[in-house]
Amino acid sequence: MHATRQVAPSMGACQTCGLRHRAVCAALNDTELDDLQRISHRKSFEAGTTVALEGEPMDYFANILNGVVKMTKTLADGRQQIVGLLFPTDFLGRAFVTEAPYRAEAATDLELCAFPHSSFEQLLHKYPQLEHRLLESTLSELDTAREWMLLLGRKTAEEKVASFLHLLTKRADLSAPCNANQDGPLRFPLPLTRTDMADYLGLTIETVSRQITRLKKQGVISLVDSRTIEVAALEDLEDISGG
Amino acid sequence: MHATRQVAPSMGACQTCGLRHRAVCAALNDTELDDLQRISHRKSFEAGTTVALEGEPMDYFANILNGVVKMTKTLADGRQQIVGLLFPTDFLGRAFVTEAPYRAEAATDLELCAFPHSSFEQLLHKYPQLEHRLLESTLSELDTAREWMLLLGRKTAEEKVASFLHLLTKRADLSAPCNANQDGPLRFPLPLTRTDMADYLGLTIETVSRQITRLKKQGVISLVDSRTIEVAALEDLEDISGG
DNA sequence: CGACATGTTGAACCTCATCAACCGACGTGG
DNA sequence: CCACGTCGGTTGATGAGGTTCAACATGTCG
Repeated sequence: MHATRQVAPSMGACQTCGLRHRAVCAALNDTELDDLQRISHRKSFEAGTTVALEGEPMDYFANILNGVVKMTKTLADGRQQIVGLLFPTDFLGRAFVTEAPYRAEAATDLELCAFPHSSFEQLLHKYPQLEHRLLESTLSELDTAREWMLLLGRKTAEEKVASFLHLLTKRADLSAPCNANQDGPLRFPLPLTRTDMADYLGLTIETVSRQITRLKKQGVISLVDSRTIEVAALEDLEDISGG
Repeated sequence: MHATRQVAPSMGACQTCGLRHRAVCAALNDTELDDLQRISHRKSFEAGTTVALEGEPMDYFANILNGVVKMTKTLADGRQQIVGLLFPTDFLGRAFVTEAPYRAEAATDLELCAFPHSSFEQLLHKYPQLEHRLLESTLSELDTAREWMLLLGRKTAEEKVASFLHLLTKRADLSAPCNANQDGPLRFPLPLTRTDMADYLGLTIETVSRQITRLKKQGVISLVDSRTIEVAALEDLEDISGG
């Protein structure tokens, strides 16, 4: 299940990394960054593979370099809920506990920059500015979680789907960097299957599918193929999402 | 609306405070604590009054001494969702941004130990261990938020209400300290109205009411009065809550 | 090719929202 | 003092939004 490859980073890789000033590493200066680089290693996962299991020890933290991670929780009878998505530059892992509070899965093919659990926590202790950065990112993760609680508790199916698509337009540049800054209607691949979308929005796949065709008929979006979306009317999408 | 009273704490109040080792202050030793005490002041709010408005600057942080705070988000058309509750020892406020991301209201009569926004952030900078503690508490807040996302997205009305009551049994000692360690069935006051419960669970008041009478008929709980609950079968409640 | 996974569409059903009536407690003012 | 309105809560009848079950389409892989 763990379809992982490990690659040692070349010297100075952190300095030239595209995430240098966008991920948690931004908290450290170039010399401090060496400490982080020394414990870092690349990891890859294929879409659909499991990165960490709920309730089991997770032995590393990671920056998302590429791809999308879904964090899911499950009830005893199998009902699932995705409780968060991680995009490039986001930080994966739960500090200060050994057992993951949720399952982490690669929603798409995935590249991580990983740090062993205990080594990273030592660095957190050594560099308060790193811990500060982690606090900042945790706080904004909490903000988005609460935004999503509003969606799950109070929005209609149509609003939910529109909200999700709208969220993607804001992060499309990150999840599919090849497509940024283009003219014309915004086009991007959906990082999630219908099943995943349903689990993220608290709906069933059928309802998700129906709402997508509904948005299509309204001319707000169109589908290049079932996994590639084109947003024709971003304004309308925003209105419908009701946020 | 802001029914607030301010009281200067007496010298050494922090050392003898019941929250000394349970709230964020636990991160500081007695001498460091003086720095915190110097900027702290008591605040009181009556049930139903507003502590902070969504999108408006919140000029202080606070420990909850007594009572329950609800954090709510609202859609344009008035639909509301409670995105979190704060009980005694919990920390109120969003560090590193000036504007509150949600509205904070006193669900019950409320006592706070408040710290001016900028002074407290200076202390966070001065004492990394304080920031560490705040990170720990933010992370566990995020854990509970995600637990709630599972509830909002995937649980039935009955499971939702049972989950909420079960949550209260776990925090009843905090919200109603007078009632801890007693024999017999666990009895405690509901800190929320039916409307608030509905907004917390993503339901309507009618559904909440019906599910409560349902649990009553099953013999899992009984109502002393509409705002005082007695849990007859904690095991059953846990089973029904499905978590 | 058949088997399987992913997605769409239709029909029937059900949970929960909506609308409405009612109750008791409380406060207020004639 | 009682009539009145208000607020929080309960209960009933009705209906809609989403789920469930089912069939079908499409694409992929052995």
